Amino acid sequence: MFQAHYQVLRPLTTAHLAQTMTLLSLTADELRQNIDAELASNPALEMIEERRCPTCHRLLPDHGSCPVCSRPQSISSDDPVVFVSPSEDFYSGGSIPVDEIPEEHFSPITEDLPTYVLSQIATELAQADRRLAAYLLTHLNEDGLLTTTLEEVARYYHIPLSKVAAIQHIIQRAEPIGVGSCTTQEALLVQLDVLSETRPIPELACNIIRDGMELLTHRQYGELARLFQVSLHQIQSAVKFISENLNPFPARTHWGDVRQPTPQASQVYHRPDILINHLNDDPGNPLVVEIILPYNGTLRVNPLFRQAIQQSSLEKREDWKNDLERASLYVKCLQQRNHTMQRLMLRIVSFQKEFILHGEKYMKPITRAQISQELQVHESTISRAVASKTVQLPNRRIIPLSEFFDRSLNVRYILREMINRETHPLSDSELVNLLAEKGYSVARRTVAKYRSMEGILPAHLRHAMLQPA
DNA sequence: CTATGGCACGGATT
DNA sequence: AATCCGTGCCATAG
Repeated sequence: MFQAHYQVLRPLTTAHLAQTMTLLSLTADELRQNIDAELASNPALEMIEERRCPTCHRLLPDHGSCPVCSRPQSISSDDPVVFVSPSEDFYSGGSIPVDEIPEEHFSPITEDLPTYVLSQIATELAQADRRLAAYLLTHLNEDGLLTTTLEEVARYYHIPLSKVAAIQHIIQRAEPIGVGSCTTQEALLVQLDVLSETRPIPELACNIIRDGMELLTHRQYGELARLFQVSLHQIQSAVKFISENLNPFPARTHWGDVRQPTPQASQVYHRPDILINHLNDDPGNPLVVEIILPYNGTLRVNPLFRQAIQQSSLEKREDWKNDLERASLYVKCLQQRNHTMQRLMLRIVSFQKEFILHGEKYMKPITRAQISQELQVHESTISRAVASKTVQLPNRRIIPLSEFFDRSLNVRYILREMINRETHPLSDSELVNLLAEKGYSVARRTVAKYRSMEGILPAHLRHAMLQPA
């Protein structure tokens, strides 16, 4: 019995280790696919029926009662509760018409955006056109812009350019609006066009994008004013309109708070792998961390299969024993994965609690290496576990798990604060001094980098933005 | 002369 | 082994 327990915690074979590693690095979505595949190919595995909590309707883990509802109040409110939740619910919304998409243009594991867009426009398109749309959508870069040209596509499929353009037109009008454009300029114009259907738009904004794009991207507002024969102030309000209502990179979305268009605004993620909430959404309650396990029920080795081996013919027996081995290994690996994720999240959440509750300002720097030491696992284990996973915070924001290891986030936040409050444009070196007073030691060059990361103009250009009122 | 952005190096991360 | 990030050095703009 000691042996059995030990195996869960420590991989004994290299196969076990390798597979656990693989599982660890999968997102919830990918994990589901992996499990489905294993389930289909191995008759010794079975999924036993789901058990739901009568109160909150969550799916229950293998044994015992609901980890959320039955949480004893006696538990210290400082301890976050971490558990693995087989919660299919969260995933029920996003079913994708997979069978309608030609195999060769569809990679369900890696791409979320293409299928998202395609599912919106599928009904508008004839069967033959879907193939074309899918092709276009698989040639998007991370910003949602086309990485190929319409001419190339037309040549590739031997169809008229106008046909391709028509498909692109439809794609561009799906969410996120402007997706599938060839350039940022085109994306902005499409957004402007769509916007104009519902409300008036300043004509100047339109003209700036159409004829002054070059100047706009370099933020040369003075030049723009001269070009269009209007005042600097008019340009500024048009720019304000553009940055508040339009997004040159359709695939990037920024969240509600009023901020400059950040060059690398956070991506939007549809489905997190981990949920962090307050128990019953009451901020007084301890934090509850759910690690999403997107299958319905509990995976185990089928006991009937084990019996059946006894009565099977000799030549089959070898194969079946093999299946059995694989099945039990798989279950073990899955447990191993969940165990590691659980310990990891417990550590992260208790360490970064202030950040989770009160925002970026309270992010504490931590490295993966540190955590790997505390948890007594190899650092690559942590790397894999952290990479490509996303977390939903109590405020409903969804961020990559790796953000918990971003040592510059708090400094960047302070930097934003200082610049927002400034009465006189502060130069980068002045900012360095101010940060040093607050106990953050960063190099001047680094401040400049952070500034551009946050999409904040250099001091001499900020001057004009300050008093347009 | 000052403020800033580009390039490259070293250490951490993957 | 490859890549990312913070930083120092240098060229350029104002």
